[in-house]
Amino acid sequence: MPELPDLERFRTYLNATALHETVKRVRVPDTRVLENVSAPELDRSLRNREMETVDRHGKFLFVRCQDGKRRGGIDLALHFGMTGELAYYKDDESAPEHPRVVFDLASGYCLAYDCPRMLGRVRLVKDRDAFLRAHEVGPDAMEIGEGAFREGLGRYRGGLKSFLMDQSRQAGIGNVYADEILFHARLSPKAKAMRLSRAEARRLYRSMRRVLSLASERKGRRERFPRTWITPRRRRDDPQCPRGCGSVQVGRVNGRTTYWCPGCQEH
DNA sequence: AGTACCACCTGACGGC
DNA sequence: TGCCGTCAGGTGGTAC
Repeated sequence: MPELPDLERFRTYLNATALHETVKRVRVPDTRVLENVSAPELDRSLRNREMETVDRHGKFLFVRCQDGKRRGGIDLALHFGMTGELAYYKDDESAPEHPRVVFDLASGYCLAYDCPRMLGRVRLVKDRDAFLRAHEVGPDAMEIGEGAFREGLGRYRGGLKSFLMDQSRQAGIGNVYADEILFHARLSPKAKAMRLSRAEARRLYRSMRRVLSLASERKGRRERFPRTWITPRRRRDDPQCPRGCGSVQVGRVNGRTTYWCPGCQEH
């Protein structure tokens, strides 16, 4: 489930592979992932452009595509839904299984946007900030300051889990990392955001930063997460709290599968 | 301003 | 074997 740390992995990956390469052609094996552009338009817009820079904001990846002869660049905006990823390869036999958009590069390599469950989206964006505003995407979760974070919390009438996952407050946190952050902060997913003390709000902010940055370092690979984390307990029968206080609860909070330890996550 | 619920999607998995 | 239901999950729409 691509969340901020996974998006960081994709950013690093693209940086190390297709960056500075020129698009020769864009193929779209499945047009359903295209949002505001047709397949021919996408091809026409990106052909002969160089993938110049790649940035992440929340769960979006923006690839700046530039053409020396044409004025102005354009951003390719990738969202990975729940199962998307990138693949860079030369031979067709190493192609991924569900390529939905494939960028053929001048070097002979391909960059594929692979998205088995089709929940991701590919778009062209002229003005990144306007796009983020239009889609109500707030500051990136690794960029937002403690003050702004606490202010958002104080005004939010719902529970902590839905607050953390609300992309308009801070962008990048999904279902899995929301649980991990709350576990670290020792706060219940159902606790009311507005009711947190200053110290609790600070704890939540620090947990968010610690979890997201360590997870990004570990490339979002769950098998590399510390054993003290709750994420590796997901999808196990009878998951136990890493702090040794007994069974982890599995239930639904705001309609999402939620793992938490009632023993150490108060409220 | 939240929440609840559905739709979009497909692969994996359990039950029969 | 193979069919069916259910689940996973991010986003976005609608009703309340």
